[in-house]
Amino acid sequence: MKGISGFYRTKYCGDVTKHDCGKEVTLMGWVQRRRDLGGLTFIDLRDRTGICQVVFNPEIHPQAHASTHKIKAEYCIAVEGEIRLRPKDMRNPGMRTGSVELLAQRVSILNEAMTLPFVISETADVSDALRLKYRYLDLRRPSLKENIILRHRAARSVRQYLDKQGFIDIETPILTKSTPEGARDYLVPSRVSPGQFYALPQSPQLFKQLLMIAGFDRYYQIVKCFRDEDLRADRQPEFTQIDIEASFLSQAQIMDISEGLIATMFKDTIGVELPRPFFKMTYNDAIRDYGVDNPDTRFSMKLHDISDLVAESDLEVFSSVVGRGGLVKAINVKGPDNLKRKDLDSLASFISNYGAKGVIWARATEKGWQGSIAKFLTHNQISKIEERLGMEVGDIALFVADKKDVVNASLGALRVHIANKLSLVPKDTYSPVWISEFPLLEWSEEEQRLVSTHHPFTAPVEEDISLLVSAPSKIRAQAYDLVINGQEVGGGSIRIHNKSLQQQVFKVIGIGEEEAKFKFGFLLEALEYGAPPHGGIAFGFDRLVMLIAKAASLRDVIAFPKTQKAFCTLTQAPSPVDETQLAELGIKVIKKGED
RNA sequence: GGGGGCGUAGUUAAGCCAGGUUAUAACGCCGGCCUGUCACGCCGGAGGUCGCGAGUUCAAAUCUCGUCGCUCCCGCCA
Repeated sequence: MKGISGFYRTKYCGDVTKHDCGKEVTLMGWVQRRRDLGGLTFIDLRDRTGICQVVFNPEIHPQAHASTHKIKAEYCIAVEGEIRLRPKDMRNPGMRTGSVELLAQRVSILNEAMTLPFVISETADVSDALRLKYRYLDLRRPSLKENIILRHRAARSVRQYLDKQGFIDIETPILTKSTPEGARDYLVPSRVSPGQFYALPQSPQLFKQLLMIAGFDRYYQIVKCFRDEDLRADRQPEFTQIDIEASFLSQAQIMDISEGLIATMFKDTIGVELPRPFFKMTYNDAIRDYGVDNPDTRFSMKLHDISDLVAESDLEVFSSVVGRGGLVKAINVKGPDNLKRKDLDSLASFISNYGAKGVIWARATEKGWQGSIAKFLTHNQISKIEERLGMEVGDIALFVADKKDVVNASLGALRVHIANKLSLVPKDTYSPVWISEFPLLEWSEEEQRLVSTHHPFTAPVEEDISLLVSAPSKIRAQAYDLVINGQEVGGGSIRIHNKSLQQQVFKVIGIGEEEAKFKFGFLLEALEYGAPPHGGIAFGFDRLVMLIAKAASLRDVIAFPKTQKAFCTLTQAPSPVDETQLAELGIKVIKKGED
């Protein structure tokens, strides 16, 4: 077989060890750095595995040495030579291959490189826009490259585990039907049927249920999903799910298999043993203690409801809120030495994001409470609040009084904000927790109707089914989320496998018989052909990788991510298309301001 | 849809609050010297639509308005 320019790669740069000393090897890679000492020249050669130092000595191999004068950073080269131990004092303990080097005999420049728009370095702080435009260069950076390789290992672990558990990998369509519930769809126009549209799947939800009815029993897929909603650091318009569905299993059994999956993945990729079984918490308890349904349980600082203690107090801001049916809740910040008066004042603007009007603070001192509210509360009230919050001298209590949802959202966010600010969040710990017993339905102010919290195929808790008519908003769902370190990483439910129950649920959320038939007729019909009891779960694969990679953004674990405007800086997508393409599809573009 | 942050040589930043001569530094780049470097060192040099557009002013990187891009958050995301 012919090699590249007469060179045959025999080893990766990062794999060179002292056991290779004396061996002839050929490395191929990129020039990380050239150090020209006039006579001796060193080149750090990098490939996907790591870096190996190559030394060029003009007295031993003059021709190879001469060619280094043309070689610059990020040139792609091949080097043949002998691995040898470095002289004793010249070893670099900070480098994996630092005890050896390649003495170059023969070199070939496989390709030159222009001067790069930025240096390939972990320390160089380059703007995201530039990084994304030259993503293929940024991916040469070891840490980003490692994230992508870690992602591969995570996917491999998932596949191995699910295969062992008897799950079958089945592909589902990408061109599918728009669903009315949930996120905005990405639409794909049909040329064959002008004026008609496919939608890209928000998840393979309906197909995996049909696979259960088909009898596949245990299905999984690592699959792309699409949602046309605004982006966040932990949200991309296209993202990857580990999608799972199984028949004849209870909620507890599905949760158990899921725990095994996640624990195995953490073990296989980063060697972390997650304690099993995972903690479990109901939705109501999560909201009560943490204000949110994705609590970060790595630290405490729980929310405490003190409405009953201040309802009758002289403090108008508290008593009036309780009088109107609102809540007063508080967190206790333990001995916050580095929380200054200025920091406390800045909390108000943080909390205003969540609709709260303000946050009130009080510091416990030897002589009683410090802070504006102290004079409005009796000794008895103060000591009761201190008792409930577990306050000691030096602690600061933060209070928010408002409508229930506002209090929970704002104080819940404040809890995390403060913990980060005061470094109360333990590093290198993973704290998984299941959240269950979500409400099946919730009131949508925007649509003025009840909507599904999860999705409309979620089964109610059995003893709550009778509430469908009398008090639908009180029904608990057989739905569950997995939260790790405050990140929702997965969620699922037991599905309705009975047509009449499904129809009742549609009715309650205002989907009429005609509409249901038009949109989900195939599923309703399928449920009548011996559909087995089934349920499943979907994990946000990108978010899981983000957690194990300790990445700050999803962009750091996706090879080619989009910007916050859902724009692909590399390909410049989305972009306009030819008039002829539009004509074929029967589409006319209305420019902004023309309509 | 709303709120915050950022935008100055190839890159990262300083200068902006308080307008005023040639916009400063580091890294990178180019040239020279250097045989044990590993962020090599030393000497010299080039490099700028201060995101874009308008306005205020004798004078704008600096002040005002608009706009574009990146980013964080709220809404939204079953």
